[in-house]
Amino acid sequence: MYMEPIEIFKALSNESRLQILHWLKEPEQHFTPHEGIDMRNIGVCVSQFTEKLNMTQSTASQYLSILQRAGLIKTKRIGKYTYYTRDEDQIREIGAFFNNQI
Amino acid sequence: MYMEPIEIFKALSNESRLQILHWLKEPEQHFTPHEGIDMRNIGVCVSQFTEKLNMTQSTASQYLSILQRAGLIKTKRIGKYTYYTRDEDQIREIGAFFNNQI
DNA sequence: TAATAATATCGAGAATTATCGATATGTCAA
DNA sequence: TTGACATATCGATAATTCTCGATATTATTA
Repeated sequence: MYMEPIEIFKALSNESRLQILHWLKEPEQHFTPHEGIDMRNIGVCVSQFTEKLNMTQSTASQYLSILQRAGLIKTKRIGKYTYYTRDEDQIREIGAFFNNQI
Repeated sequence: MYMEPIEIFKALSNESRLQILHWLKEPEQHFTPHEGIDMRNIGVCVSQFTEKLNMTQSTASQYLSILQRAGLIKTKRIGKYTYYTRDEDQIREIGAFFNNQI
């Protein structure tokens, strides 16, 4: 499994991005779901993050990209929405990597 | 235990600093000990890192500072030398923090 | 006490990151 | 096909980080 520790740590070195990961642990506590979307499985879309982050859509999108490239979140496009969820497998791997390698 | 996740992740977002942490896992494999110094317990001094990093003394000293402020390493001054070791307790805590909070 | 060695700190320029507004791209619905 | 959204990307500026050389500080020793 590919893993770029520095890219991962950089992705985690930002309050807003940590916030995103945190919100995604219990999305129903922080967001109102789209009709018929199970946020646990499908995720949360960019505009929902944009609103909650209180930053521009551009920034939200870029932060999500950074988290995704680092392997921390996964993306699924449905219609005009792009949903993001945590990649729990990968996050577990990173935890293991930290415990073994750092 | 007091912990500043962002500061920690920033400290880890640099190849040389990860290298330092790695070398300190098995210091005797990477450094020649000073007389009477048990590197496992006492540590490795700034000039030893400087040489191995192939960077200036200034940079090495600052990197060690960053790691220390993040809580990843501990310092002990003996005479004119400053020795650094991993703070294994704290590193374990950070691993646990990652697994529980991220 | 002076000279020397090890380390820490300061100030600066280059490189990277944060964040924005503007615009391009993709998708649905009329 | 056009209009309206949702998202992604581009270009720019401000802020932060990297890294250095120079210098200050601390400790040892002649």
